[in-house]
Amino acid sequence: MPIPDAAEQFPRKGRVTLRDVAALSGVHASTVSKVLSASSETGRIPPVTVDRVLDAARTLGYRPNLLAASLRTSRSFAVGIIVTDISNPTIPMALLAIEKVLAPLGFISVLAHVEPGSPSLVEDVNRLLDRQLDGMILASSATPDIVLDACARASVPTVLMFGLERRPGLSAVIHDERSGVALLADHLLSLGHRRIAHIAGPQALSTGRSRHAAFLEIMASAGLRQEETPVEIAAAYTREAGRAACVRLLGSHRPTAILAAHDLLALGCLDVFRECGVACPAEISVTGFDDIPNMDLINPSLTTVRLDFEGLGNHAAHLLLNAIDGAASEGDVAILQPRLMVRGSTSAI
Amino acid sequence: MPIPDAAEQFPRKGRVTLRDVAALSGVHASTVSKVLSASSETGRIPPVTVDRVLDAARTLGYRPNLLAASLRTSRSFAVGIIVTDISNPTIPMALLAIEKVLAPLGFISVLAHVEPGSPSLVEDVNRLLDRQLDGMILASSATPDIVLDACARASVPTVLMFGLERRPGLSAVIHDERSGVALLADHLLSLGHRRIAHIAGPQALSTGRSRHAAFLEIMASAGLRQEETPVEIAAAYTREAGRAACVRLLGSHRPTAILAAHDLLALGCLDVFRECGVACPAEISVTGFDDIPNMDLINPSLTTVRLDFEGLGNHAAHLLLNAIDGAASEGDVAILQPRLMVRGSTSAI
DNA sequence: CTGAAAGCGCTTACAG
DNA sequence: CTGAAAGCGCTTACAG
Repeated sequence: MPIPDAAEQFPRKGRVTLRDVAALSGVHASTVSKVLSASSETGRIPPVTVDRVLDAARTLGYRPNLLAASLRTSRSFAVGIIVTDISNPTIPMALLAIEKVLAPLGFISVLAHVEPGSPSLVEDVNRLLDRQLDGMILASSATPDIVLDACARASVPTVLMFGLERRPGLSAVIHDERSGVALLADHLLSLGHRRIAHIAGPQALSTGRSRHAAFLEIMASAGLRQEETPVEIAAAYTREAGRAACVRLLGSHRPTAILAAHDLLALGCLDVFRECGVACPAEISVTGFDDIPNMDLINPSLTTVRLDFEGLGNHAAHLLLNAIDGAASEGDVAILQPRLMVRGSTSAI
Repeated sequence: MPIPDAAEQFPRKGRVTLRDVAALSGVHASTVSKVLSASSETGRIPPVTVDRVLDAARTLGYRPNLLAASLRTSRSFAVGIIVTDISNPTIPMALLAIEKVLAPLGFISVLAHVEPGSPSLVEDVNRLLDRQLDGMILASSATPDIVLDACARASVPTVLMFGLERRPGLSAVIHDERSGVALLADHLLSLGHRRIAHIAGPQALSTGRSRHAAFLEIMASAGLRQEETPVEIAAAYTREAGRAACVRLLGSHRPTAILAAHDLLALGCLDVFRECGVACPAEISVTGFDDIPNMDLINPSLTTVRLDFEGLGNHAAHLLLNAIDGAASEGDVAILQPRLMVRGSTSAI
């Protein structure tokens, strides 16, 4: 006489599984799966069965184990987002935009901070990839090649934000940095400035490099000499680093305008002006970059260039989805245009 | 004659698994597992074997599938972080602090935005929990009970930020909101103000409620009458909502000071003052709450109360770890003290 | 010290 | 239309 399989009748250990639902509804686990997961077979199951299964699932309070499903299907519906500087207030806007696109499709966002210079960088990224992410968004302007290599090795669809690294299959979304610098430079030149300094961002950041390069090129083609257009490099996109760079700059030069590579660097300049009694914009004009929130309220209000971070995140998410579907052409590049915001920190010479 | 199992010798489909490493190193997969995962048995394996396995893993470029490991061990090393308002610049600081604690321990942060009023709220949270998260941090001051219920049902260790809901096993970390309001109120009272208005935050937010309640209580105990201490409720912690609330307030009252429930609400007040030609602080003083970055630079610079968001995230992460280990007493509460920042937007009457 | 087996909870061809 | 089996890639008692 066979021993009745009574144990099968009740959920063990408190966890309700597919089998428990199957047992209660009197069908096989595979049938339950077909009902519950929206597969191609879902349609072919008669309403009676569907109802029985649904009822059982409800009474048991069944919740699927998505880890198990992912293991089976090799689809995790998880994307990794790598950032370095979340304290920069523009990053959260981009993150939010990314999630607005991805979340309704069932994707979760795994946020990972990385120190670009960290010795464990590659291992950190690999640990992340070990979780079988469906895609990766590199939302850092300090993404070293070794990170791109790691993503490529894992053959995970990847989108690069802020930087434009040309690689087969790598999509990228960036602001037109050159055009942003040009907008500001033209504004200052049209106000009559001829001694224009640049406080550059860290050259380890792609935005730092491209804004710097654009500055040099535009000033040269405007016919200004190098002595008229000194450059000081800031250690980070922070107010403090901007302050330090400005102090160094004013130690040896007397520009009539400073084109800073970031709003926070410009704020650092304003700190110096205040401490040293320099009138802004009367004596020195200053411009920012990014247009972080509330810069219209400071004194003087900050002339800057507005970047569309929401658009950036939005595009990145869509490019990633394309890459994941394998549908559209990978290696797409989206370039967003900045917009000049003229405020109080600049004036005619 | 048995067919030789040649297929076992080579990685199939490009994915390198434990078995591939086992095949190459000439040991069983279980041995490979013992070597590679830092288990209790790792120590008992002779160096020769360890080396062979490690070599094989390296030459094959083996990476473990963490999904599979999680399924087996019921530990995902993933924590969910639920936020509503990442555009509020204080949230990212807390997120960063959380990750600084959790990431070195191998945990990833799954970031999920939720709309508190969304009809799909519970389902969204459940979908997240379906991923077998090891813990949950509710970093939103608008966490409805149904979310707490969902976490409790899934019996996942949970930490509540910003709010203080007393539940068995629920840890919480908050700022001392009452003390923050008291700091500001005392400051205004000591400057001689007697007609002090409050622009409250949304009452759906726990911070909105507690600051509001503290305001009423403190004003009453200072002996001020209700007509002297009007309250206007803002629709959100945004500059726009602050502007609107301020307009409504000034339509019927003439306070000498406004205690706003958030810096951004105070900024909205400044907008109104500018538009209406009200001199601040000469005619009306205004105070903020939170001390978002760069508020010393605006004109007038903002008197406010500084909250320690880094500490908040740090504590939340540690409380969560305790709850996950099941070690320490769950249901702990950490309360952080705010700090008054006196600046230019307040003056004697 | 190492191997063989079982199983985490799903899904998916494949039969019937 | 439904069931039985196999398997995703790991880990963990359990033998030997």
